[in-house]
Order: sequence, then C-alpha cells, then structure tokens
Amino acid sequence: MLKVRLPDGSTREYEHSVRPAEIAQEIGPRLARAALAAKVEDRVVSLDTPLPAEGEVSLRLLTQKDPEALAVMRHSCAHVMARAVMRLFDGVQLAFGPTIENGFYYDFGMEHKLTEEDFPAIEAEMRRIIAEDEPFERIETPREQALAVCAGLGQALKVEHINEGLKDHATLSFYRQGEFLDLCRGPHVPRAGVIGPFKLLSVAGAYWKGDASRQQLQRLYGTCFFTQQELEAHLQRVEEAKRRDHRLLGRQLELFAVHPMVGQGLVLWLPRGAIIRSLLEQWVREELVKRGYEPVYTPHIGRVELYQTSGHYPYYAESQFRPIDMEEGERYLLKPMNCPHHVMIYQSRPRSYRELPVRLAEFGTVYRYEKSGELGGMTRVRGFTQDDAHLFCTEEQVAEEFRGCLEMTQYILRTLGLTSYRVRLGFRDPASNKYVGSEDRWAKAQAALERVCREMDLPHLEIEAGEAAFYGPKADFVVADCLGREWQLGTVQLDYNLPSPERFGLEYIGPDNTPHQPVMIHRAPLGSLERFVGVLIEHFAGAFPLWLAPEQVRVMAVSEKFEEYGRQVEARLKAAGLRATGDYRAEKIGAKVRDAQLRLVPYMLIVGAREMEQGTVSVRDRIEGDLGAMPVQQAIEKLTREVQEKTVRKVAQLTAGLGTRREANTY
RNA sequence: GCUGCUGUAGCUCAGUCGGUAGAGCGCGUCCUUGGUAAGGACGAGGUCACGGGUCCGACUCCCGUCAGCAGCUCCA
Repeated sequence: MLKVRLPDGSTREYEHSVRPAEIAQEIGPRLARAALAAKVEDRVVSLDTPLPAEGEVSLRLLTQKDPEALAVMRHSCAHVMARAVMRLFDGVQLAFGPTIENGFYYDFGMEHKLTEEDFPAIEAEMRRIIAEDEPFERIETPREQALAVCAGLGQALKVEHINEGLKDHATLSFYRQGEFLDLCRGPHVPRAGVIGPFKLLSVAGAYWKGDASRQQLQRLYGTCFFTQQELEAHLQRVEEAKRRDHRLLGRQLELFAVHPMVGQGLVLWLPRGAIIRSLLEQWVREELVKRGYEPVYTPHIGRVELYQTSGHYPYYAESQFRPIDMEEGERYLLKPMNCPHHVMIYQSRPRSYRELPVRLAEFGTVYRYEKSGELGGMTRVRGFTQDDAHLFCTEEQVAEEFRGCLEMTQYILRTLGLTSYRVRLGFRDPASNKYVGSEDRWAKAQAALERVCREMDLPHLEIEAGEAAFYGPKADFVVADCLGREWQLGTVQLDYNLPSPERFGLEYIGPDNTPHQPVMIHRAPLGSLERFVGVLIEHFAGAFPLWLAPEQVRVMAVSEKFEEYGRQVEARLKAAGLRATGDYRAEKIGAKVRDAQLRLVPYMLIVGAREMEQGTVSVRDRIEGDLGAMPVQQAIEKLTREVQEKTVRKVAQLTAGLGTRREANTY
C-alpha cells in the first residue's frame, strides 16, 4: 500500500500502482489540466512516472506557479527544437540539451552550418510541433536495448555516452514525441501543447562533452516562458543589460580604449578612466598602510631562472609571452605574476619570527598571453595591474592574516556598494594528487579557512572541491557582469609551494633559534584594476559615485552674459579640489542640462542673472533634479562632504542573469 | 586556440540586382542670448579594416590576414 502526502497536509492511500497524473485527476480536472510535472519527495518527475507501490511519499503537483515547472517546460522545448532541427536538416547527431539558468540549449553534430537566418524556419517548425500537441512519452529500457535503439537511429554520440558516461546505469530512459525519440533522463511536460512562448537566441560552437580535443558541435540557445509578457520582459532585461556593457560605456564615456596597433588585450587608459583608476589606487594604498602593509616596487621583467625556481616556467609557458633572448644565453620573461619578485624582497635579508607577518604590497603589472578567443573589454586582457600583496607569516598566524585579507576585501566591496557577489572557497580535490604539501597540512588549513569564513558570515559562501590552486586553498570573490558571466575579482590564496625547499626555501628564525618555513598568502582585493574597473562601470552603469566621477560638477551659464561669473564659480570649485568643468556654449540651458545628464555628470551648477546678483548657484542633481539655489560655498561643502564620505547613491540593477550554470537534466 | 557571425565618417547605423557612398548624433563657422533633457542655418569629414583574386567594372562575389562579437575550451 502507498500513502501519499499532499502539500495541504492531507493524505491519500492507494492499493495499486499510481501515477501523479491520476492523483491530479482525482483532486480535480482543473488541476489535472494545469499540472505540468510533479515533485515526489525532492525529485521532479513527469506526470506519468509511476510512484512506488509501497511506503509513504510526499507529492506536489507542479503548475505554472512553480519555478521547477518552468525548467521542465524549457527542457521539453529543447526537445521540440531538436525535433524541428531534425525535420529540417539531414544527418543530425543529437548530443546534450539541458536547461540552463534562463533558457535551454541543444548541441547538434551536423553538416549544415546553422546561422540566425535558419531561426525563423526552425521556430515555425517548432510552432507546428507544439500545435500538433503530441504527448511526451517516457520509455524505460535495459541498457543493451537502449544501445541497440541508439545505434539503430544512427545516434553515435548517444551510443558513446551510454558506453562512457552512463556505463553504470542498468536501465535507461527515452522520451518519445511523435517520430522523435531521444535518450533522456527527463522529466518532461505531458504534452507539447503546454509549451509557452519561446524564442531562439543564438548559435555557437561547443565541444562534445566539453573536451577541446573532441568533435565540435553546434549549440543552439533558446528560451521559453509561460507567457508572452514574461518572454518580452526577459528579452527587454537582456537589452537593458547590454546597454550598460562596459565595452560600450567605456567608449562612450571615454574611459579606456584597446587598439589593434597596440595589441589585442592591451588596455589604454584614457584620461577619464585613468582618474578612476588612480583614485582607487590611492584609496587602496591608504588602506594598505593602515593595515600594516609595506609598499614595494619591482621590475616588469625577470630572468627565466627566477620563474624556473618558482615553477611558473615552463609549466605555464603556454600562457606567457615568449622569453626575451639576449646574448650569452641570458633570457628574461615579462612577469606573469609578482610573487617571485616579492619573495626575493623577503629573502633580501634573514628574517626573525619577531617581524612576521611581513606584508609586501605593490600595484604590479603582469602580462599573460591569454588565447585570442578569450579576450574582451577590460575583463579578460593580456596586460593588467594587480593590487597585489604577499604576506609571509607563521603557521599560527595564517588564520588571522587570512581573516584580515578577507575583511579588507569586504570593506572595499562594501564601500563601493558592490554587494552582489559570492565567495568561493576553493579546496583540494581529494581524488587528485596534483597538490603540494601534506594532506594533514591541507586539512588543517582548509578547516581554519572555513572557520574564519563562517565567522565572517560571507555572502553565498560555497565550498568547491577541486577549485584550489595546486599550491594551496583559496577564497575568491566572484561577481557577475551585465551578461551574467562570472568573474573572479578579489582573491586570497594560501601558498605552501613557493616557500618550500624545492622552490625558494624561505626561512625565518624562530624563538628556538632554528630556521622555520613561513607560509605565504597571495591576496588582491580588487584582483586586477582592469577587470575591477570594467565590472565597476557595469555596476554603476557608468554613473560613478561623486568621489570617483571623472567629471564631478559642470558649471553652465544660462546665457553667455554670465560666462564670467560662471568661470569664477568654476575656479572656486577647482580650488576646493573638485573636478569641475564649464559649459559656456551659445546653447540653451536645456541643451546643456541634457548633455550633462547624458554624460552622467553628478552635479550641474546653473548660473544666471539671479545667481550672479546673489553670489549663489542653482544646484541640479543628476538623480534628484533641481535642488534650488544656494551660496557657492555651501554647494562646495555639500559636494566635498559627499566626496569625503564616498557616498554611493545609486547602483545599476542586478545582472540580467544570462548565466549558463547547468541545471540537473542532462542527457 | 576552436566554431559561427561581423567590420562603411569620431560614434550608432542604412546602402536594392556588382556601376567608385548616405542618415542621425558629434565636430567647425555663423545667427540666436535663453532658466533645468535637443533653437536655427551652413560646412568639413570616407583608400567602405587590410592584402590578393574573379569581372569591362568590386563597398557589394571568392580566398587569406587582422580585429571585434557570441559560445566552447582554458584561466597562475
């Protein structure tokens, strides 16, 4: 006998095998029509999946109100898309077609090169399939039979997947929809007719099973919603997000440029962008000094031997600029990281335990030869400056130093109003042996790191095994850009490798008067200035808080008669340390206001006859609008205070969430 | 690096069937002298990314190079 618990607390008992669809029917025809899938305990299943014959289960019927149902419908929509593609083109090999954060995709191996021009035909075919309203039918088979079926259909990728990825599964499931039969775990909605409005979005290449050495497939992306309004709202959000793309704003607001003549992935900071960067650097430098860091400077190149000792060469040679070859076999490397140089500073004299921790900080510019296809904007570049520092401390000091690093990173992000980030604790993969240092040491370090992180209540803390560097565990601060792509900004990493005898053999003299090996911590709260500013541009949608705004205030004269007074005001603003400009063109005030608004200037000071007479300015706030007149001195004080307090008044909305994090239903 | 798409004025883009280019914004000059998101007129500005090829003729078609975009893979 089976006892079924429903969400309202009631229970139902069944003597025979029963499917969720039948229970829905019993409860009421309206629910039966609305139900798209079911949740049995914690598992989402199709409505025709038989429940166990014995015991007790909880059952929730999923309708359009449930987010889980949306994912199920999208997966079904992916099947419909695959079916349409197979109808339109010959020799289509099916690969994977999962649901992703805001839609779905399906990977195909096929001769025809799909382009956006094919979309209307595919969409039309999909609409035809949905109108036919055929059911999705689940078929379970023993693996041998499944193999035979896939082989019979000529689906070589599925055959391969059964033999590799699914070799431990005794039975496998298919979903049939008309002539379309696909190896699939499911679940699916009951019939094609319930699939809502959809749209194909893009096509791109993808490797079979994510392996660059294997066959390249064509990946078709799409999305699907319950209602037309939701679909349109989503597409509109995507468009809005694109409008604050830092690559676009960077050009429009003249913040940075990349020129082929200089080189791919090499950023030119234009004057306005350079202001933002230098203010950030100045601020971070002040914080570093407060927190006991010592600024240092090191060269941009180092001998290859330095990197052979550190282990970066030739291990990372792939992603480095080729060495510079001089006479007599002398070779130099453009530095891919700052740590070897800092290690040499630590080693410049013997160290005592009394002076630890030693904290060496530098805005160090590094060069990495990233693959051309990876580059873009400021978030992935070939030359960048890290707000880098290396801490050398005793084993006992690790937890406290780690905490200090996290605190500083948090403080910096908080001050800028950057709150939507997650913290990824990268731990070792227990199955791998690529790591240096004893397992015992790792276990202790990971436990200490986790304890510190938990105490600090970091947002969205996730422990990810296998995400550690080979030399030590780390904590990364990860943010999403306007297209939902995640970027690592700040990072704190423990390092047992560089100090080890196999590498630099670092030492300090302990209280026992014998040498000990220090632990090293790499940390960069911003990560790289390039990436950080890129993300900041999107975070503020180009409208920086007053303290960072390249142009803080613009004086504008109502007519040219008041230019002289305007220039006096402008001079006073500048004397007070504000970045001020003046607009004295022969334009109407409305046009000047509009230009300043579009240029995202935080404050406008309007001067005309009244202001000149009374020694005042009319203050217009970019966000609030007209604030009325006030004496010049008062306006200066108001702005100066806002600068000093680093006030953040407005940030752009959250990400459009175009992320592609995979959800459960693969194959 | 791989697959696909794209490259026209400083920016955003149009350009039909192959017959040597166009708009808006911006910029310059002049008129207008105004009160919180666009006043008006005139004008300058192009080796159609670059290099080959096909053709009587190429911005247009083909090949290559470079760069950008999307995704994949990678990311110390």
